[in-house]
Amino acid sequence: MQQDNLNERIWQVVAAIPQGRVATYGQVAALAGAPRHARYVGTVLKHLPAGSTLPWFRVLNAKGELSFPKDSSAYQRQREALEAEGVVFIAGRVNLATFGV
DNA sequence: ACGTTGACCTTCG
DNA sequence: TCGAAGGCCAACG
Repeated sequence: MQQDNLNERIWQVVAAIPQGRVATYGQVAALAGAPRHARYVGTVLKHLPAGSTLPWFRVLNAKGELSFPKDSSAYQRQREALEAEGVVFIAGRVNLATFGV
């Protein structure tokens, strides 16, 4: 295994996020072995194949907010998924100090 | 091979 | 606490 596919590495890290917890792109990238590849994580999740059970909704930006426009359906869908797991949104944000890994 | 783009992060004011 | 600017690196055209 190793960094043959950094892509796979990222999937492993995201899949390792426990339920009711959230992680930032920077953390995921760092845990994947690429501290400067925070943006690449987003690119990977965007290219994520349909039917993937990967909990991409547990990944947010450093501001503790979702990376989608609030009027987007993806934003509301991700928020509902997190709230269903016990994550609390305050003013459209998540307290990373509490739910952060 | 070069320039632009992007589900970002950190620092400074 | 909030906003703007710079930095970073891989993928795309």
